[in-house]
Amino acid sequence: MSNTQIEPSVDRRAQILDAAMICFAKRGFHQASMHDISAEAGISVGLIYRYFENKEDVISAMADRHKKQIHDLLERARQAPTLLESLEILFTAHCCENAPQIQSAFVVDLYAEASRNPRLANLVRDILETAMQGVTDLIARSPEAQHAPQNLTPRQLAELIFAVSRGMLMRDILETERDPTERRERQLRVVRRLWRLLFKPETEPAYA
Amino acid sequence: MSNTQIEPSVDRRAQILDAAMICFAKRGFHQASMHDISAEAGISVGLIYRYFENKEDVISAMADRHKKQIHDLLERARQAPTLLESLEILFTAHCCENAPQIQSAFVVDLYAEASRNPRLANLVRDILETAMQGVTDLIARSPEAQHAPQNLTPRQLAELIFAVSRGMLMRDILETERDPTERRERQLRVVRRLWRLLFKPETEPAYA
DNA sequence: CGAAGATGAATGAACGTTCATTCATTGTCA
DNA sequence: TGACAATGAATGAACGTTCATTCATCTTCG
Repeated sequence: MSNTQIEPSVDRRAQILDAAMICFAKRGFHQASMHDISAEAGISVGLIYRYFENKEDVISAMADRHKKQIHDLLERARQAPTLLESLEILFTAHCCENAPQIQSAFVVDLYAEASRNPRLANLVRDILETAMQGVTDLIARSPEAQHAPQNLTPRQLAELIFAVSRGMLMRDILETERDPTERRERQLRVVRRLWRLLFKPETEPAYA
Repeated sequence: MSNTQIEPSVDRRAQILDAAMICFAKRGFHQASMHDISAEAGISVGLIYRYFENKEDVISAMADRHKKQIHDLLERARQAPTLLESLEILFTAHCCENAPQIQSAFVVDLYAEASRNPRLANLVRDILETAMQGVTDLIARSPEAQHAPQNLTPRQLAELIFAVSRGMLMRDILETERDPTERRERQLRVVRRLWRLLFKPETEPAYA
């Protein structure tokens, strides 16, 4: 029963961050209390302060971890055989990764917080820039992208793709949709539509 | 100096909401205190409670007001002579309306809050649906939209446009850009690019 | 006068943070 | 080996602060 015996030194930081993620998604950064987090993690309040300086430190540690997750995601996207598949990976990550639909709420909270916290804003900007550059390269290398319409540069295409991705993420928040797979499907429909629009050389069927 | 003398019966509710908007954008819904708001409005704390039941009531009154503003915006967009101009109006509203760049932060906060408050989520969904329907109609009526690529329906086009719009709004938050007009320019470049992509019948110049 | 508008000190709950204390584990040494 | 010392992870009550909300009081004005 006790995981202390099985795992001699649980990764407390990760445990706390997992709990914090749940609490933050459920109540928001500033409404979730340290007591909520400690209860969710099944530890005492004081212990959190052994691993984190204060609440803000917990928040930025979560942002750091998010950065690493995005990095991994980008790596996975890079290894997909086609650009479309890369985009599918990037677009659907937040609705089926470890967490269910918690991610979306967290990311929007992160941006909201970034609008007031310059340190966090820098971090988020940094994450975004890395990811954007990654996708830009992905596009530049892709054979599919050679006939992009309107002479859009890879960078411009990436910007557009990210804008849509963020926009869909916000939309996701409003959906109290039952199934996670349903979210995923909706998300996929949008990526594919966008991909066709950006990279498929105008294959309009005959009628109208 | 005092506007109480100039205006015999100030619209207190509006005055409080204006102050709240500034405070919420500056500190967020839950970090902005009622004292902050009263100070910003130049009135006492207690007076707020004469016009609003509680803090949550202030927040949802702001959402209601936002709904009306979106309504007006849509009306203005409807009266533009071309679809492109309508879209330009819709895309740039949040960076040059009454408030400077406060709007973006407020809207992202609103979504973040909606992810936890079902009442607010319904309101935001409702606003979005109305606006979306308005733009869908705008597109359906527009002659420019007749040669949309990939047989996208007006609704699908509107969804895409709104996704990009929301995405740009989030991006706006990360920009500590100096000039409001600069924001506006960047925003306009994106709308136009999107418009060309969605509605301009592939006018690729000769080379490449 | 009296009703409505407006004030801000008072209240109590909730919060982030601290720290004296506990106690299972590990190390030491005869 | 077994008794004892040392460690530091973990606890949770307590502290000082902040906050939303209330209300007794004062002002304004017809």
